[in-house]
Amino acid sequence: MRILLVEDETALREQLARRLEERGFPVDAAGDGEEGLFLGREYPMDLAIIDLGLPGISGIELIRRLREEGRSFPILILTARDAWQDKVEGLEAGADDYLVKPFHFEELAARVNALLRRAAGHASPVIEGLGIRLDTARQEVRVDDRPVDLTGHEYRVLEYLMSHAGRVISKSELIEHIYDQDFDRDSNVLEVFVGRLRRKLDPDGSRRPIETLRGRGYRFRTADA
Amino acid sequence: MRILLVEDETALREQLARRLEERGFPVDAAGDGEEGLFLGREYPMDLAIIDLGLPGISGIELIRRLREEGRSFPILILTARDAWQDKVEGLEAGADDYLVKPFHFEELAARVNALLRRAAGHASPVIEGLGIRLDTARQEVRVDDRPVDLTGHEYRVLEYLMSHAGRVISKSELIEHIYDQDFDRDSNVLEVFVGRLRRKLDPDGSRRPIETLRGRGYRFRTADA
DNA sequence: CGGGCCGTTCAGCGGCCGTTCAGGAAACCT
DNA sequence: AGGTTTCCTGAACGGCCGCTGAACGGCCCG
Repeated sequence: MRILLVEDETALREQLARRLEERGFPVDAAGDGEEGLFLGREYPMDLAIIDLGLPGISGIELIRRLREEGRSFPILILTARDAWQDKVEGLEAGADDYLVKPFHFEELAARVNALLRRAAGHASPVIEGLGIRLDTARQEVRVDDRPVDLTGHEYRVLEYLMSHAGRVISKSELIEHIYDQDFDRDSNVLEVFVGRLRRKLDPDGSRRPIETLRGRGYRFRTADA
Repeated sequence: MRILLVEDETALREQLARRLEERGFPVDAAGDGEEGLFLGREYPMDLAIIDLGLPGISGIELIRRLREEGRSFPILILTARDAWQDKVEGLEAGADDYLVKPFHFEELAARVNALLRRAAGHASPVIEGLGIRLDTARQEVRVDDRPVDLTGHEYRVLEYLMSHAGRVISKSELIEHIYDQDFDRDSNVLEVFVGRLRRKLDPDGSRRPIETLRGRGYRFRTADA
């Protein structure tokens, strides 16, 4: 669930990035509109957080261009309180929600989660399938009602696969949504994580929740398949 | 359980702050509405105490703005005896309770506790889990019915964790609710307190009430897990 | 004025987690 | 069938996060 963050105040930007990463989101941060546009074009984001008061390309303009180019990830805008009227223009340009600065991080986190959930087409924060239950709010996974603990990356891989259950996800897609910016292309980390996940989720190998489609990617099985 | 206090009479403000801090609440105090608004926006409060008779932005206006911006912590208003009718307007603006001046500190403390308890979603002042019983009214902790004494900060860490049992609490969130104003980012105080808590609550290490989620935070275990 | 408690800092260490690598198995291509 | 590509898996490693013991200093108490 990769996030694009465009905010010109360095301190705020770094703090937000840090705390979002703490919550397990890969973050690509930009200090101005140009860089934001570049990152938003270049990489597959799942959500963007954009400050409207940017130097150079304005936040509004940035949103407009991203939308024009067909990027459809949810956008959350930040506005200074003395310019909160801008939010209207922002929403018209294609943003999905807004937050007035300053705000508490918890508030932002809540909205980010809500937007991501909505975008994934889920009403509830719980995704379930094949006896595996993933609670995105509590970041907890249960198999047949018994808690299973996963490391950060294991969790993220599973979350992405389950929230697109039934679809074939290529390795590159998975990697791009789980890591930010530069990442060693030819590495088999993903295969290692999938392997460990399989063992944790299905120790006796009877359920096969994650199937391999050779040369194409992975797929989380749906019940009917 | 961080508290925002907005009161223009210096003497009263300082006395209240002192006594609240004595009870273990981190307090951020403001002498007027502007400062109150700033603090309420900038930091994650768990409750606010607001005098309605303020210079500058009125108390009513302050409440209204905080609520408009989505802050949902409980608000307790203070009114002078000769203006007690204002309480109606205050409650309409989004306050949760009121107190007519002058009042006894004990009275205020009781209401603060009740409001905090209600906000946490607990009917009783006692939170219990895994054989650990925390009485927020008496600020007392028992393990298997044997009293355990905790220092102030140990208690506060435990209270925050237990009142959000089952949720992963990041270190930064915990720190922000336990200390007022700014606090040295890179410090491991929390880890020290958690360590001491663990030893006091679970000397033989069999119960593991507080679990660590590496890179994410801490979580007070729920019984079913 | 002295003693103890409590909050804080620091350094060292242990273990987990992410990553890489190599060997082998499985599937696809002639 | 053989060769090639793709993927799986066990093992090993190194960095970093978090835990811990010790020491310090401030504050409140006697």
